[in-house]
Amino acid sequence: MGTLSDTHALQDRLLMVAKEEFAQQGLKGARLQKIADEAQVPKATLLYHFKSKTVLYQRVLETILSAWDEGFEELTIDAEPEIFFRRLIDTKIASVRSDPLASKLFAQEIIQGAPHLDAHLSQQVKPWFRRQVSILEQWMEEGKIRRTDPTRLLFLIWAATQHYADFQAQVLTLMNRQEFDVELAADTSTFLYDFICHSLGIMDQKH
Amino acid sequence: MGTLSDTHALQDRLLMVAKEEFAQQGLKGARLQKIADEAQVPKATLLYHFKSKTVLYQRVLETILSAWDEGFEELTIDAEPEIFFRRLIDTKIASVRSDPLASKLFAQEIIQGAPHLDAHLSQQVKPWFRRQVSILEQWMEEGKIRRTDPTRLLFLIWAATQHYADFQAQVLTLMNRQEFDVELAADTSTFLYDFICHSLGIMDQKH
DNA sequence: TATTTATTTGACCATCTGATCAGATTAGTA
DNA sequence: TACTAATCTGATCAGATGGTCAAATAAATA
Repeated sequence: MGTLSDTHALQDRLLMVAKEEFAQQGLKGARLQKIADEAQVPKATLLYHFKSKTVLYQRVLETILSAWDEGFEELTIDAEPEIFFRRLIDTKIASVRSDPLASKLFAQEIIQGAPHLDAHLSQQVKPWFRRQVSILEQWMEEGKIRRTDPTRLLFLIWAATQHYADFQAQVLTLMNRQEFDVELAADTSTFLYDFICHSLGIMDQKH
Repeated sequence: MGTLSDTHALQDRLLMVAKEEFAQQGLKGARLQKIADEAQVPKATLLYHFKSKTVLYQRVLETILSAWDEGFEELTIDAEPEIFFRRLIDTKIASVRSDPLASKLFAQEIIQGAPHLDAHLSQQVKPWFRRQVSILEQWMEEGKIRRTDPTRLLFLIWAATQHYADFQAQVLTLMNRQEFDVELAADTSTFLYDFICHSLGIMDQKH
């Protein structure tokens, strides 16, 4: 025990537990002791692997962001609008459902002014966003989808999907549900896809 | 000085300053000292008017919620779909723009599981929500709007508007803007209205 | 004015929390 | 095996923070 690979396994476990605590309590509200307890490790051990609370938080954030970058990178490929929207929405909903804690953590970071991810926003998200916008603009030029503001359209998709993770407590209460299960996710995905297709005048809707 | 009305004026000022601090830092991250400093009052005075940090937080929350209840109550009135959506969206966008801190504070509360507003969610929000749902269902029955899931439709409107307050940092970065000004708000409102009308098959769109 | 009540405030405290460190234990290496 | 480097951990600390309290001041009341 204690080999290099075990060390990484431990750090990964610590990162996972930390993500949970940070997502539920926020950066300032999170307690190192609680993270350590949850991971069944002394607090000093936690601080041996991550120099400080801030470093731990940033590492958690990096892990989340790189996973997202990976998942959304390939969406840029040229396809017809209906394929594109279906993929975008499905990917986003799947991401939100499989890791709602990541969404919550990210949301709190942005709400508080994104002090720890200025760089990522302007260097990763912004270029990706611009690419999607120009694709949409081209489709509008070609008459494939109705003319509208592509920026706000992307915001709408982002917001509508993210909502199910961040506002889970409210959503479940209002829907009289206990959890965000697979069926709920599929229906939500389809609803949003239909809604957008209708609005943009995309007719060929196969589910 | 120090009369009854002045006491209320002071408490109101404290509540405003506290709202700002809570919105930016979260409940746990907020510092009483900072709130007191900002309000130019000793910390002990703050704690004289509000017994504890939790009480202060709950009072701030109550203030926000009662203002919202007031603003959205009258939207139930029967009108044609296009009027209803226009009003709902305008009201929501105006609320989000005039007090983004309130939205941010509320969002963080929900993200963290809404521990302080279970009661409000089920007693105030839920009934309001059900009323809106049944209005939408009736319109679908009458063929005034396209058939779709009314619950998710309301979520979409809520999410798309709320987004501009909560994710202000990200939205402004991606739009190359400095602030969420009146023009931006008006355009956003119109975009969302048009988008929904197109999707629901509401044709008479006057701006 | 005399007296009671409400408000203000500096000093203080108990507790919590992130962080440090030295010593022990284990793993890797010559 | 002998030695070095990495990992682990209990004990401990310094600073911050929510909250208390008693004394002072101002306001209301009789």
